[in-house]
Amino acid sequence: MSSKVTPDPRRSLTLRDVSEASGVSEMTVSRVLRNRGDVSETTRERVLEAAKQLGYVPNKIAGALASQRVNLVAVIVPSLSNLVFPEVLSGISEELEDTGLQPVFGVTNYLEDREESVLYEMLSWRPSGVIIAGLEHSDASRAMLQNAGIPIVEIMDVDGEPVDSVVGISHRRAGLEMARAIVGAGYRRIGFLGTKMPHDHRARKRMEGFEAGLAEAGIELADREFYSGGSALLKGREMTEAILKRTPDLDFIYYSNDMIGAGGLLYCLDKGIDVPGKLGLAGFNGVDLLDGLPRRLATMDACRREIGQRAAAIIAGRSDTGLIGGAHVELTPVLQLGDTIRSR
Amino acid sequence: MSSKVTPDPRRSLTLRDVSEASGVSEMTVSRVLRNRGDVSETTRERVLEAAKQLGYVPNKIAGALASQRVNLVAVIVPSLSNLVFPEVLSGISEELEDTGLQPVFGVTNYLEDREESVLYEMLSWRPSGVIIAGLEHSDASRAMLQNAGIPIVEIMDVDGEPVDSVVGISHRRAGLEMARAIVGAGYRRIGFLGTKMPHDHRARKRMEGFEAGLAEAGIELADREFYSGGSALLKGREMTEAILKRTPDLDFIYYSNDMIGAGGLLYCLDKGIDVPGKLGLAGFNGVDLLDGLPRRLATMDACRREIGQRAAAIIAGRSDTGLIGGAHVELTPVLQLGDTIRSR
DNA sequence: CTGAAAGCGCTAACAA
DNA sequence: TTGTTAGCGCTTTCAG
Repeated sequence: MSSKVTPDPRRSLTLRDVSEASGVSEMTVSRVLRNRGDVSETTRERVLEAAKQLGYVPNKIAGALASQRVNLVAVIVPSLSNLVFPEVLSGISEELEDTGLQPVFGVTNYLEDREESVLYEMLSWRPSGVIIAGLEHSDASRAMLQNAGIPIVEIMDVDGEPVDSVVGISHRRAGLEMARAIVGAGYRRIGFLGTKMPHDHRARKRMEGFEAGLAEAGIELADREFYSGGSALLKGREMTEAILKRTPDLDFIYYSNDMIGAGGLLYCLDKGIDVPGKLGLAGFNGVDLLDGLPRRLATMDACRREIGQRAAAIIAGRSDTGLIGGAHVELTPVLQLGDTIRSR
Repeated sequence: MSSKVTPDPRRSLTLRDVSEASGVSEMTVSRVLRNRGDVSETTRERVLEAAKQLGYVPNKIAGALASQRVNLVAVIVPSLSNLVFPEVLSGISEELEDTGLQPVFGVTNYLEDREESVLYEMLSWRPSGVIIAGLEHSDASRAMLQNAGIPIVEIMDVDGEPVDSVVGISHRRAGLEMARAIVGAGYRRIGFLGTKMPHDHRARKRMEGFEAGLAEAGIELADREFYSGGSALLKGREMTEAILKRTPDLDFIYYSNDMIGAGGLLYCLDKGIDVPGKLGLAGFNGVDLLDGLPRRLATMDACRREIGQRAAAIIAGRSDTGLIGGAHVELTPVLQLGDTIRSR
């Protein structure tokens, strides 16, 4: 049995352990491990060898406290099951890959309270920046963002007043343009199917823009219906059936997302409804999924991945210079007519 | 102009600032903010008021360093676009909600190198536990996990040797049972359609189990095809077409996931192929999406959410006691025959 | 119930 | 090229 002094077996290794094992000062070990300053090749190798041998993993907590620098970027989104957000996150990850910055994800479930506590929690780790979905936040959240002293990028939406930078699309405009295209194609009895979520501001703005677009042509929404929870595809089917039963003379349905739109499309094909002749359909997002459907649903690309990339690039750029200052990036979603709007 | 001494305007607030603003020692402020020890109601209120007034956000970096405790749980998954993982993450978030622990997510893109660096990065923040997908890791990763001195839970899969705890299903068995069900239903010319990802070990194990199940009846896979990237639904269509063209007498196709299975199903319905009479189909995962399809694809539930919950519960339990010790939880996926396997 | 002192493990700044 | 010193902002511990 060894009689060595073993302080606390579960304590993890420190720079000091590596220092002792390699016979080099802690400071030099630190320099080697961070590739900083000039270190002779011999020492470097000795240190690296010792660190590897011991299985040393640096303690970023101590490092961050000492250097007052944290390589974390807080990313806050409302949901992961929406399919849209994972893509945004991918864009962020990708862009941050070689910047030395690390994204940390938080989810709010579309709840302002959750957003507040997730934000608070994340800010308490003093990240280098925050990327947060949406422009609507509680007063407390806005205050936290404002006082954080780090670059903030609000994403997805540009219809409103950002705290700092913003990258997104105008959902009002997206709804508006879809309405114009639909009216332009000659549809007149138009219904809307969407999510009930009171805090999905973007879906709300799309609907408002959509109604404004219809109003230009003197048209009002003929019917509308909202859902929450469950399989979106199935909901799309069910709601389409319900709304058509209630308002049989509809000649168009605008869905607040592609998933329910796809459900609606499948329903119509099942029932042998003439799409887009008798009934036109459109969704929103431009998700991959649509490529595999029997017919291409009309939609509008939400530029999800690019939004993530641009937002990450802003943070990465700012974190170099320490500068803060609102960048305003509005991307333009492209209308894809697909096969579910007649061409007139 | 004010002549006050303003140290660094961008430096964030410290306990000291709150201490000065409230006229109470830093120590007492700290106690109030952590709800620790006895503090008189008056002091408590004064401190809380001052903290709120200033907009103080505690510095967890310093707190963690001093207390040697970090309320973070590292969660490492291969992908977010798979639909499966967001559900696991939801399960984890939900379970951790009121434990004071916070999940932090990392994504590896099915790359061992990425896994290694993400793991290293996360361990350097000294989390309270690690939840990581899969049992296959590089030697370096295994070593890191082993030496971390914190509870580790490997999830999704139980076919192999865990480092510490494990929560998942047996993918071999899942494949095996699906094979038995298919053979039992009288199918004989069976094909497999899957992902090419060399590092998707679970898909591989399912296929191996599947082949073993067929072998019991003296059957070999009649054909197989692999894909990577792109819209899974579309790939499912294309690959189904391709494999049926190449091997027209197939009477069953087993897909490595529900998405491509759904694509295949839509293809068959389009082409008027008699499902499940002439051709049977089955997928894997039991995703929500299937509920909205014109016909219910046979599948097997992967218990995604529950896996997340159980894994999180293990970490939460361990972090109280500081104990480490392998828990072994094997969940049993349920075969759902749906409408795409004939009942014989 | 409250405060003072001593670090946590690392890095900035300076000295050798 | 390397080492020394002094904290980073908080919590632990112990003393009032």
